[in-house]
Amino acid sequence: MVCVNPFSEFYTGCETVLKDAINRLYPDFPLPSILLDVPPNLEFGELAASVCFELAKHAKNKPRTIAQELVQAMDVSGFSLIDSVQAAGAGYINFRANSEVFSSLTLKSIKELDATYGYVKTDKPKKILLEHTSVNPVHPIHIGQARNPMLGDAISRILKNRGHEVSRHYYVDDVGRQSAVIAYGYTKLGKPKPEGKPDRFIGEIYTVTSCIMEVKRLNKAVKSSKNLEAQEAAKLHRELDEWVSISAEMEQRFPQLFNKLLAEISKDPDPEEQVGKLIRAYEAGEEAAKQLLREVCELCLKGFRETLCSVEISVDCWDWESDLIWNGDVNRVIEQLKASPYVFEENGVLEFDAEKVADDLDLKKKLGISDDHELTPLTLVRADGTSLYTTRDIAYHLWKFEQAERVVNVIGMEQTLPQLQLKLALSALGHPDYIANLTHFAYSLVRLPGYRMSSRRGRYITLDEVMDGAAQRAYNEVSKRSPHLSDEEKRQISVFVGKGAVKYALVSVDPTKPVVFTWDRVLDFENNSAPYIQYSHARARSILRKASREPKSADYSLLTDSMERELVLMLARFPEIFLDAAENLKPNAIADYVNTLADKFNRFYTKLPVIKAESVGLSDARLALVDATRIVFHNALTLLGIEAPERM
RNA sequence: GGGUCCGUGGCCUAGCCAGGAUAAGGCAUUGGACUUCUAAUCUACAAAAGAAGAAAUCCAAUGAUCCGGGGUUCGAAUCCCCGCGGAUCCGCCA
Repeated sequence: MVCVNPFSEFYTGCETVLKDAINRLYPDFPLPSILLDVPPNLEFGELAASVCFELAKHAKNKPRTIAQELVQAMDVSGFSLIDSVQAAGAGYINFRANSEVFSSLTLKSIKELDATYGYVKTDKPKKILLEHTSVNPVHPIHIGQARNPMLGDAISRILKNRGHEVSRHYYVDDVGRQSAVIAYGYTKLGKPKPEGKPDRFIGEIYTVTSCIMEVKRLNKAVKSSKNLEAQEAAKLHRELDEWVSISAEMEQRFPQLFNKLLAEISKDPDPEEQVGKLIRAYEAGEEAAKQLLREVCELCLKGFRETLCSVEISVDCWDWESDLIWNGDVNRVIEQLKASPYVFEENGVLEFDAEKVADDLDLKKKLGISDDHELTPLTLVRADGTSLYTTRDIAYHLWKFEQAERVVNVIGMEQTLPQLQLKLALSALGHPDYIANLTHFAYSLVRLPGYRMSSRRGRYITLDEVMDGAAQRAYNEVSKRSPHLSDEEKRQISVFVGKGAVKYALVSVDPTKPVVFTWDRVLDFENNSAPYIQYSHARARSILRKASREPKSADYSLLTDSMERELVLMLARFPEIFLDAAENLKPNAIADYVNTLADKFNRFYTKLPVIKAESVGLSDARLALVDATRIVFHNALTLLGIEAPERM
């Protein structure tokens, strides 16, 4: 017999028995939705109920007495998975699984389902559009943002294995000042061929160009600041000071690039105007601007593709923001919104009244906002007639919902408000149902100790640097721990170890928690890290290799040691963990689970001999246990995009 | 000023949505499990002590006002209220 979710099988059995007993003894008692929990300790069995404390109030009796009564009234004879039920503590009811039946069901199911074990399929498969990464193409992906692709990729793997059809989208934000600044600097340099990685090259041009322009702008502002108030003038001076010092730093870091750009830009009477012109020309779809801007963005994206490829993350579709302007989508959205009662004009600017929409359609509760919180209006169109980022995002999301039933956006937490305004705008356009189907998967950006990464200031550690560092560090570790391996083998191992370590470090922490980047955090090779889990998997593999036989005469009734029972329980619970991770988008739950599994497995491994067990029946049963563990390691790591190695 | 998120041993994290038994892991610190060597005629064995070395492993010790204060409850890290600290947003930026 094969069971997709062995733990749930056991759970439902216990639940049925318990419900039946309660219904008979206390027919008026309203049952809580969750009756059973995994107790803190295996001594208390595999499942426990604390419902008797509730019942005590209802029945005006001691919880312990009620527990005893209920246990008396229960009939478990029809449930082979349940070994025994006991009243315990002050009034708990503990269910113990029948080792033999439970182990055999779990291990056989895993063996049978193999690479699909745990991936419980949904009965409502959906088309899901997942947007992730979407780093602006103006500098390399830095470690501050690196949580995004890792989380996005894990979510996509999880949802796919849940049975959904997922397409992964990258929103290329090419409209606006940043890309124009690069294009401007790039032209001034004479459109050189990039040396080294192209995104790095673009990042340098961006930082240096914008820095030079900023100093020039502030200089001008200071000169004409005589009739400003003292406070304002002092603020300008402070800003100028900061940018002058950044500029000195840039000159030192990139002397050639800096001096060439400085010389060229200085010839220009009004660089700001040039950049402004470029922005307008690009939005208008003028051929020359189009070619130039796309060329610059493509260069950067080429670098991104390399980076993403190096961590084995791929994207199905690259959506350009500019396309939404050129094909008229953005204008259509503006017209539609204008026709709604939620848009007003103020000083020549078109504003969207988020507050009114929320009130009229009664959406505040639905969005989790308190009634007295007043929402700020959103500017849709500038006085000069150009659109803003969120306006274009509305058009983008209308398009997204033509492609898919559900949309998930992996976007930083700081964009909570625009994401909310977006939902309101979609409702105003007649799609209140999109609110439930649009998920903003928010995460905190990774910070450096003491300050935030800033691309304008050139202050960031790139993901590439971190990956290189990880591979190097992994190589050193491998050499230290396994000096007998050939250099080729060491390199091979250090590649997947390095990648795994970084991915795990970024995915394993609750995404809403702020994380401060330190090399130690990311390059952890001790317990509670991907290498530890990978090693555990390799260890399981190695036992199976040494045994080199099929466990045909396994006697599951012999798996009675608490180590074994805990391990079986862990394995049986994987589908449940997967479901939670998939339904609530919690990739970190998988990371946490697989680490705990490694703990239990290693404890089992050192304590109990597998190949040299006392009897063949026991040895085979343990072998089956090791094999099942190996499969679950593999399946869990796969969800996180981490390789499960044969040996290391 | 207002909104949102976060606050768990010295450090990092899980648990919080759906309240339940002793707050669970990791790092760091301390000790232990392993191997090798060590006095003289040789060989074998055992023990103790000392020294050196190894480990993507395990065991143990140590260590917590679950940010503070109230409240709800038989029971609060978890729910509610009031504070405190940190992050972030409140642009005709993206």
